[in-house]
Amino acid sequence: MTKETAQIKQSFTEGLSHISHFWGFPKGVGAVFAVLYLSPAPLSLDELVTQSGLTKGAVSTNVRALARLGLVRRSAKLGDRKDYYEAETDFYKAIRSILGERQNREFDRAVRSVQETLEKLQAAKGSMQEAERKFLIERVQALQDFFDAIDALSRAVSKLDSLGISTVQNILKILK
Amino acid sequence: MTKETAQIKQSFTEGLSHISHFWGFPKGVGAVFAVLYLSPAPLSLDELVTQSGLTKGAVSTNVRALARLGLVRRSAKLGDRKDYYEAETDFYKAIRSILGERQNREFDRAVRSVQETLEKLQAAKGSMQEAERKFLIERVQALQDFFDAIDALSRAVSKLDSLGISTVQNILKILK
DNA sequence: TAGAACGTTTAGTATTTACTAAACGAAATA
DNA sequence: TATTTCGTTTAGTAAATACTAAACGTTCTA
Repeated sequence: MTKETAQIKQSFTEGLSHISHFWGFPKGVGAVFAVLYLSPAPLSLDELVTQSGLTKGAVSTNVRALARLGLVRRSAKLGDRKDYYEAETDFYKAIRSILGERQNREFDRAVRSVQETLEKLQAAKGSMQEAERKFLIERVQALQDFFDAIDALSRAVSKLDSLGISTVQNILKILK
Repeated sequence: MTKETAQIKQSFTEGLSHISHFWGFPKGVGAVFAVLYLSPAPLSLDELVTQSGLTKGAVSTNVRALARLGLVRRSAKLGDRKDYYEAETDFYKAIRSILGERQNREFDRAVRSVQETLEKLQAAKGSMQEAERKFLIERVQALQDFFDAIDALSRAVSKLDSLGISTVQNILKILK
């Protein structure tokens, strides 16, 4: 690998680290993905360590996060017990996977807390001023509705894909 | 305000703080928004300080962030030079504003770094192995295309709104 | 079955982030 | 023009986060 190639890869990696951080993931996640994305062949953990500049522990953590997000696939070489990883190149597939992942974890729990607030308000009949209660219920309900819509949208996007058509491009076609 | 009301507001605020943090914003941003969202009337900075439990400096910072994101509107009372703030209750409007904001700042810069990588690769004819160069160009170009599609989608969503119809609900109707 | 080759986990640390407290500057009022 | 009333900015700090280095458990090999 020439010096110039290395330099180009380096700056690309920094760019993706930055994007990763911007979207709320660790920078290392972006760095590891960048290395994999610019590799024609699957890489082992040790190769990732070398090329990313991170330590084994960090790479292990980050690459597992990427796999969970669907941005990276594990693969194996016959007669080699090392794990190999390669980048997912279908981004539409990846983004759906990310949405799904985000949806099902923290987000869901947080949304539930709004739901709980609503229930508490419903139950508070009598123990607070009726006008205020009505106002609060209205507002919290509106937020709840919004979250539900986001959720439905997310599901719809996933569904669209199962038809085998590229999601984003299709929405665009419709909106044109 | 009864003790129970305060308690309900409190737990709602904690929920939104959590959501805020989950989406990569400071928790204080969620807390301040929650207080405003549950208030029937616009609140001054000092009232926000009292009700959110944060200090003036923190509220000042967070409420300004919210205003930039379009989640909060500044308003004024006649004969009162205090700033007042109220929550945006049209979430579809707000989410578009957020998308726009995110698009135009860091994200844009990060995307530009991918663009630069591509240009460097184009210019590297001769100074690196041709097969490798071709592979790298292909991959980086694919990423670039993906970002462009995201950008186009975001623009399309904004455009849809300018027709005066509720964005998300419409996409859903189409996808059904 | 001893040793080597892996990936994961843990304890400690550095960095980043968002806060508080207080100083500050601008604008209104007296 | 002195004083009060605001919102913002700054310097310092506390908390959260993501890293390194090293220990560890497991699986394969000799």
